[in-house]
Parts: sequence; structure tokens; C-alpha cells
Amino acid sequence: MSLRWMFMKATTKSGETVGDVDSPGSTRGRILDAALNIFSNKGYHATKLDEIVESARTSKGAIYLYFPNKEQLFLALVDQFADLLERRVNEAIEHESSGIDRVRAALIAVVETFGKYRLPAKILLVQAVGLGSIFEKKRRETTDRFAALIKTHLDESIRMKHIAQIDTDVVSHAWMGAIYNLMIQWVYTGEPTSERILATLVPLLLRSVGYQS
Amino acid sequence: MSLRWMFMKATTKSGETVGDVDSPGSTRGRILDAALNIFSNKGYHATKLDEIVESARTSKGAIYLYFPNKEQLFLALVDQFADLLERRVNEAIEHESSGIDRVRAALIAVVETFGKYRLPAKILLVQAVGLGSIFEKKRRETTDRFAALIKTHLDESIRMKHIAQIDTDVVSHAWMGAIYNLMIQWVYTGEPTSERILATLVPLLLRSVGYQS
DNA sequence: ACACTAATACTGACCGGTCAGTATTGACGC
DNA sequence: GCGTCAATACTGACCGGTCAGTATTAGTGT
Repeated sequence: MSLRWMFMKATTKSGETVGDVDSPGSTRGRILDAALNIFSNKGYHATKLDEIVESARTSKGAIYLYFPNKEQLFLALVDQFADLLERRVNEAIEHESSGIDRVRAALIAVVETFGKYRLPAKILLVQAVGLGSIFEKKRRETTDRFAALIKTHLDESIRMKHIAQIDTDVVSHAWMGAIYNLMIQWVYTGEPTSERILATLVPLLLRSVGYQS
Repeated sequence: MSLRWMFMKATTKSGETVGDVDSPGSTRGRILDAALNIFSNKGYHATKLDEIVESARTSKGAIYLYFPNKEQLFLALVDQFADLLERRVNEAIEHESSGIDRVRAALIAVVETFGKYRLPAKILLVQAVGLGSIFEKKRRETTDRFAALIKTHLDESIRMKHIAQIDTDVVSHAWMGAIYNLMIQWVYTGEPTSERILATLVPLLLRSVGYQS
């Protein structure tokens, strides 16, 4: 089963009719899989469309049938993963009722989701950085979305007196950075392992805002 | 006074004779200034050599007189800033004698140095990411250098019983990420201010390892 | 025959890098 | 202080490879 398929929504950007769903055996599916693999390894600029064509066993024409251009093909991958990540976090949060428990659940969900999908994680965390304004805008949107989500629940935790008053703007971005950086480290080297990260990082972050387990 | 000049070492990559020092009015100096400005705004790939030529009021040939190629010109800027940053941190650490005080001093030095040099910071933190293996190697070297430095002093703090036992590999990369991400946020938006970051971040990180001021 | 999908061949803008040539500076003799 | 020569610093037109994107043709189902 293809990695991509695991978190594929049956969206088709253009909104246009595309009869059947986007299964991994289909041409569009193969293109996305190939693009995911190559973009995540070599980065946006170093990836040539012809490589994707070869890897997907298809043709250039087919790519331009499904995607308006290279940029949108890349952004489709970013969006896919950002959406998946947000869904996972929201699911995890729903199951917890209050303040600090939600924060913890969200943290765990993020780390586990990154851990589960190495390649798309690398695209979001690494390959979408430093590509100029269009890409940067998208990346910041995504980052801010999660920072805001963390902030919301931190603020709630403060209101509920689970933790003391603190500058949650700073904290949320600090937390995001900590998580991102560890995931980047992990994506490249495989170290530290997901379990080690979870075991150390979650208490670390909670302790940082004065919460004692 | 040019920003670049402030932290310029009088090195000349090739090692060859270049009679005078690398002053900001000189051609080489103007090239570096222009490159810093444009690379930091538009990113590596979106920056055309002709733009640097125009901005530096020089010629393409002159660039290739001082730098072997575009890549090395970019990396020269990364190295410059990484070196400056390391010097600042080491200076700050020298003045403190032990464990946790050194950790705090290093943190403050990093945040202050990033804060002082917005453009080179952006090059290191943003524009050097996702550029493929050559650049990535350099970027990881730099990041790891600082993570290792943090880890050393954390380990020392543990030995001195300033803080409890903890997985310092994870902590050091988490801290790096937290710092980087806040600096990126600040580089783009100007918010939160340097003072707010320092005031919240330093206690936050120290608290995360169980140290109570 | 026609609509949809896909394969192949092709185009041309773009841009990093080159290099033959020009300007500038400095050294030395007188 | 001036003419000559040489070294160094700089110029910018041009080249050539690359590669995203397009036009054209071909297959396939209805």
C-alpha cells in the first residue's frame, strides 16, 4: 500500500470532474507518489519533471493533464500533509475534555503523525522552506495554524489554572520550533527514535510552562 | 556602516594575495553586501547574479574574480554568520564559570546575536534550508555545532547537580528548534520583540529542564 | 466520430558561467 | 613629474545547457 494513499483525500484541486477516485494505481496517483518520493529527497528545484515522469511510468503530458504546473504539484503534497496533520490533531483533542490534557494529546498526535509519515513530513518541514514568497507564504500559514492551535489550548489551561500566567505567543512558537527541529533531525538521521522523542519531549514542554505531571 | 562589515573577517577564500582588506567600499565588499540583501529577501534560486551585479554596481566578471561560483558566494555568507555566532557564544560563556550560568549566557548570546543581525540570520535559518545536499550538509553542520555546544553545558549542569538527569540529545535539539523558530518568526514579522523573547524564552527553557530561578 | 487520456517530440526563455578585451593602478628609469 | 611598461582590477557581450511547458499525435472506450 502506497504511503501517499494512506492519507489521500479524494480532492481534486481544480474542483473539476475527475470521474473515479484517486487510487494509487491510477496515473494521477502514481504521479503524486513519484513526486512525493523525489521532491522529499532532492528538494523542489533539484527535482526535474522528467524524473517524476520516469518514476511514475507516465508522460509529461499526463502530469500537465492533472496539475497546472510544477509548483501546484508540489503544493498539493504540502496541503495534503498539512490537512492530514490537522485532522489527526483535532481527532486527538476531541477525545480529551480539558486544558492541559488537550495540550498533551495534541503534542502526542503531532509527533506521532510526523513519525508515521517521514516523506511528507520532510516536504513540509524542509523542502518547502526557502523557496521564495509563494511557498513561504504557504509554509507560514501552516506553521501559524498549529502555533495558534497550541496557543488556544495553552490559554485555556491558564484560565483553568492548570498552569501559571505566561506569554503564550512566545511559548507556542517555541514549542512548534522544538517539535519541528526534532522531527527534522529524525527525518534525516532516524535518531532520536520516535519513542525517545515522545518520552522526553512531552514532559519537557509541559515542565517548561510549570506543569508538573 | 554596512551590516556586513560589522562581522566581516578579513579572510579571502582562495588564500591568494589580495593586497588590501575587504572593506565595505571595495568591490568584493559591495558584492557581499548586495548578495546578503538579495539572497536574504528572495532566497537562493530566485536571486539572479545579474541582480547582485546591478545592486553592487559592478560586473558579472568581478563576481567571478572573487568567488568561484554562485554557490560559494552564498555559502560565504552562511559561514560568516555562523562564525560570528559561535564567537559571540564562546565569548559569553567564557565570562561565566559554571554549569547552568553558562547555559543561560549562551542562550542570551544566541538570541541577541540573531536579533542584531536580521539578514544573515534569515539566510542561515531560512534561505539555506531545502537547497539540496551540498547546502543541507552545511546547514546541518552549523545546527549540530550549536546543539552540541548546548548539550555539553547541559551535561555539565547535570554532573554539577544543577539539574536532574535528562536526555540531553533531545533537549539540545528541542532548544535549538525553539530558538530558531522564534527567530524566524521575528525575522519575518518583527514580533515578538527581542526583549519579549528573551524575557519569556530563557526562563521557559531553563524551567523545561527543571531548573528554578 | 468524438471525448478523454496519455505518449512523444519539440520549443524557447532563462541564466550561470566564460573570456577577450579595456581601464586603472603602480613601479621604475630618467 | 613624466613617459613606458606591466600587473592587476574590472567589464559586459556572448555562449550553451537545461528544463518547464506546449503542440501534436496516438490509443481506447462508447
